[in-house]
Amino acid sequence: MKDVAQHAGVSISTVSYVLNDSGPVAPDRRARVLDAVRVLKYTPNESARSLKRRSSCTIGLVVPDLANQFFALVAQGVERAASARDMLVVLCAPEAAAVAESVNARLLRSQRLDGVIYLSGAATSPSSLLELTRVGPVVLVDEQIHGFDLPAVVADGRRGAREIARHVLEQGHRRVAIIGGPSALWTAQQRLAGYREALAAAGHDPDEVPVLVGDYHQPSGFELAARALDVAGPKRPTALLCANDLMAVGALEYCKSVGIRVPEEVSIVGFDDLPFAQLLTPGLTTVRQPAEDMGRQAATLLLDLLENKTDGCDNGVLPVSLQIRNSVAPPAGPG
Amino acid sequence: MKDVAQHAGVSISTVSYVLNDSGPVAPDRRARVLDAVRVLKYTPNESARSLKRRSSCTIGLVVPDLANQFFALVAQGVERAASARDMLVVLCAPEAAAVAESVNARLLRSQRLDGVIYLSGAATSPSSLLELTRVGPVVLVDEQIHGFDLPAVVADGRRGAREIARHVLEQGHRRVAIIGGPSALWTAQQRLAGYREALAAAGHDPDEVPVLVGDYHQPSGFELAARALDVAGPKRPTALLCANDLMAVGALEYCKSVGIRVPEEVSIVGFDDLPFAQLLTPGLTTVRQPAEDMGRQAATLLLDLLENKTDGCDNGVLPVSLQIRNSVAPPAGPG
DNA sequence: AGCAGCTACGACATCGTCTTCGAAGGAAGA
DNA sequence: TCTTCCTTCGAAGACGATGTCGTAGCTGCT
Repeated sequence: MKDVAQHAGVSISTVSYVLNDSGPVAPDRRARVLDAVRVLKYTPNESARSLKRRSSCTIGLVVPDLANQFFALVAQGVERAASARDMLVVLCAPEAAAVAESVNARLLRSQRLDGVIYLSGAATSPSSLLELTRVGPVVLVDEQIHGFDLPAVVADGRRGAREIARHVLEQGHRRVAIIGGPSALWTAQQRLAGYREALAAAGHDPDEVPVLVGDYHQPSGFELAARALDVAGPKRPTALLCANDLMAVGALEYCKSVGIRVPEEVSIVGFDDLPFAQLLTPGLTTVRQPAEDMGRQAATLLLDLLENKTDGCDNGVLPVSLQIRNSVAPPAGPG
Repeated sequence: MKDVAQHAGVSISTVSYVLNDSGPVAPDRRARVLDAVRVLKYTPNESARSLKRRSSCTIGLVVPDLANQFFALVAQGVERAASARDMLVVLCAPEAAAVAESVNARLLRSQRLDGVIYLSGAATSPSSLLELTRVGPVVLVDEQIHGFDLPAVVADGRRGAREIARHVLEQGHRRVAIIGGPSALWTAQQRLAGYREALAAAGHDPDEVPVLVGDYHQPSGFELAARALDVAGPKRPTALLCANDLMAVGALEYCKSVGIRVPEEVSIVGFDDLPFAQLLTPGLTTVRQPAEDMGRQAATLLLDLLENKTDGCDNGVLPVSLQIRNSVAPPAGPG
């Protein structure tokens, strides 16, 4: 700013030089400038900077629902990684998914956002997402679009699902039901595939296992559990494979509400390992996803992308781990 | 942009006129301009706009810990209210509280942020916060600085604490212990005051009730519960008043780990009513704070402040409500 | 017909920073 | 001593949009 330049007795460009190390400047002058900056409490105007630099040092974080702790943790990871590299994170919570992408596209085009990290929620339309990826750098979290190799950080949901299903089957369950996520979501597809693999490996016919499609929210877990367990007698499932913890909780609540004992009468497992999963009674057996790490990695990937340090196509897959607690037990004797 | 102007055959300022309704323009020209905008997919550069307008249409949200669901919910409310008024929200998660305020002050000064919403966490220093309020509009959430009448939205924590303590005392408990929050925090002070009022009203001498100071996190609830319950025999407290749900969960875990039954042997209450409180076994009796509403109101207040619609000093206090569940019971018979 | 009043529009300066380019000053070599 | 080169700075012009101000053109009145 010119005030600083005046106060230090140098020209405006000299000030710019010392602030960005973009030109040689004699030590004494540099000191004078820095002094002036301190005295005047000068802070460069970032709007002007963005205008010139064509970058706002800001990334967008699209998160469907902060009330879901998984997303909150990812957000935390993103924020940490971003702020470590002097980037700002703006929250975008799409009301209707349809408008969200166009809004974000506008933000991207208007240079308020340098890039976007996208956590896909219930209603994600692949086409608008693809559209978004064309206007600027986007990294997906736990999502992938069939046929396109977009930058993304994903966890090994398929393996997690396979392992937890195997764990359940190893207890001897023969009649299981699946409470899946929205079928449009990649994670839901992966987990379903994992369940089926384990089922097949254990000698079941996967096509005979009922799959109820939920929306990853708690009430739908409640309702679908009701539906799945509504059959009386020997055909009632003895285990419920829920595609995330929220729905598992809903299922647990349903069982509690109608007096079905878990795990004695029905085993229930979830997915995500939200912090409260181990606080439940019984403790929820589930698959841990490294939520905060995923956020951190997504941010790192996006930032590298912005600096052209990578092409973003070396997608590693983050490991998940089975958390065995008390919501699974062998099925009751023949009955 | 000049391309649009050329394409529409009008001057640059005419384009600006139609985009902001800032001047009269003939219908046919307006149409031509809008057409050109559509054809060229023109999006105004927000950096330039901010530069000229001296406002970035962005507010900061300082949140200590997104993993705490209370904060996540507030954040969600803030985001909703902000985006409804076309404002962006940037996440700021201070690592060390000391640097956070200075960083935010810088952001505020550099016009990247028009204002900030501040959720105070464990380590908030009043002086640096005051400093922050001097550089730009700040609204506090569940926080207040003694002696200053800053814009804030707060819940009636004192009343909530009083009511829940009364509820516990009405069950007949005579020996209670308090697991409080960080004493520097306004909420912790308020809740403590509420507890004491109820204690006094019930004929206790508040000064004889042990107060253990925690940090609002789960492990500290665990440790302090251990400390509080370590006395054997008749002097052991029969009720624990925890200043938030996280610490209450810690206390619950401790009891479970050493085989103390809740609520038969010890009653435990929390504060906040996080979503999982009712999922616990036993269900946690606690005080509900309208987290998302608080966020929404804070954002609304800040935005009104920015538009000079209010001076921000008509602080309403949001109501809280007692949620009675199963973690409280009359104390066991004399023993 | 001429003038006042009004509308619609364009030229231009401005916001605060970055950056290119050219010039001035000093040092070194002939 | 003069030339040459290098270092260090300052002047000036973007970046993209906003808004003031002045002007051209039209209406309607005397």
